[in-house]
Amino acid sequence: MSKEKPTIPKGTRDFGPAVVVKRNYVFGVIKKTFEKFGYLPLETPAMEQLSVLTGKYGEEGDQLIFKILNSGDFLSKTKTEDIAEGHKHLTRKISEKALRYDLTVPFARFVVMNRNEITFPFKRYQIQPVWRADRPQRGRYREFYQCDADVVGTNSLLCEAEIVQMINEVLTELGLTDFTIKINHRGILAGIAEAIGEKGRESDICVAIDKLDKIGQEGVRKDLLERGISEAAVNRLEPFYTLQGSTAELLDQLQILLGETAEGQRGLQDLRDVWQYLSHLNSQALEAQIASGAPRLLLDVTLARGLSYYTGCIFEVKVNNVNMGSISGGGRYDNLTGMFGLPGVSGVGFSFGVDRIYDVLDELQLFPSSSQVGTKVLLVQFDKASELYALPVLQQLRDAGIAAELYPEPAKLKKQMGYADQKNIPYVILIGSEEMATGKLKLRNMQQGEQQDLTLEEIITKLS
RNA sequence: GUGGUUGUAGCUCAGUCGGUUAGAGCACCAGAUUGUGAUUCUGGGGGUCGUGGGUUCGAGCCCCAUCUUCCACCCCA
Repeated sequence: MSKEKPTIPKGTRDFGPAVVVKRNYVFGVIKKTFEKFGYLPLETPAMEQLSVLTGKYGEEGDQLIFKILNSGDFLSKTKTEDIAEGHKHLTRKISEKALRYDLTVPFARFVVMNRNEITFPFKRYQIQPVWRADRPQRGRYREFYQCDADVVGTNSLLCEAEIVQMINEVLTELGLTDFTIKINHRGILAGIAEAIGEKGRESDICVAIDKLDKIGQEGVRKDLLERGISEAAVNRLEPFYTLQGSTAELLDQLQILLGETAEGQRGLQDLRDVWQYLSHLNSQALEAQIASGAPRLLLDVTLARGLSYYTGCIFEVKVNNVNMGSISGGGRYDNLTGMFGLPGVSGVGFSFGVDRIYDVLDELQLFPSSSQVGTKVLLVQFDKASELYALPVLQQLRDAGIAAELYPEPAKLKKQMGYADQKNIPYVILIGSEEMATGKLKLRNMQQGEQQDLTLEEIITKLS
């Protein structure tokens, strides 16, 4: 026997029964909505070939992939010179598999592998854990669940509009009201880069302006100049930070600023189409406002998002007044399947971060009591005779659909009642010699502390 | 990956300048009460002070390493 205390790896967690029950409630709401919008479930392995994952998330992302050491003699393919060539080179020699980093890339891989069996447009949802070798923080774990819904094989912006609808529906059903769905478009970002005379430098520009709300205009200015963006370009960029007005007004202003650029024009047209779809869908997201009066669905030209495969609309969802990163994000990717040899299949999707949503709901105390399922009634026994008497009663309660359990030994009443109390079981049935003689069982309401003598039929009626 | 922070009973936390046998509340167990939980009263168990080294006559406290937690970067769900 080892004497060391057992631990779990950094950034991972055990979930006790009470937590799992509440997490399942969140999963249930999400699943129901996905299915309502025509998405069907898919599952893929926890591990993928390392080559499938590398290069899809940018350089930063590659470093955050958990690699799996080859089995057996993992050094068999290496030579002493390989070590000298550095860890990147060595990794390819000793690791061929990795834990999935997100659900979108495995999905694209699945689509390519099953292209002949799939009918397009193909809509799937996927609820599985992913792993990232990040440094843990509040709301940031190394193992966490994503709930993805993606559709591939269509360019229609109806999909983008439906993503907004699904986000709005799920979060609303979970009891959240003060949240912002941010939307932007890679074309807008590219258009901005072109319009300020720094075409092709959009990744540097994105990284910088994404931090606008954190480090302010001066901080971004400094950052951009350090990245080698010309001062003239930075000066032309700054008007974009302060665009004001309704979404329609924003689009009009952007039209003037970006209309000449092909990419900007593409982005603006896409966004206009999305808004039009939402408008015809009578989307609540268009009407709802957050506390500050800003619209719930917010066109935010400073929203960037790092995942490198996005090419069209991009989304991010923030719950306001809670110290938590985004709880949902996604976007359109035109060439993900192309990386696996199937070009011309555009996809769009998004993901809910259940772990963060859980933390938010917990903090805001939004878990309804109905989400906490459990035993409805506990049968208390005194001796062998009462145990035998209780067994058919137990079965009849269960047959009636009532969650019931019999305390499995004739422990002291205090202990059995204490068990019911701790498990928050609302009713207890006492079966002693008196009850067995009369057939009237003692039903105790644990919340009110009242009890009455009832037949089993009366109890079933009362508890159903 | 960079810089910082945290760790003492099951939980939340005290613990003075480095000084005798490390405390409290809650929780737990037992009894008051042999057919009644949550409320009341009485008593009880529970600690290698995250782990491993070091300094010191002496370390929960100081130093180093490591693990963990949280925070700021980076990035993200």
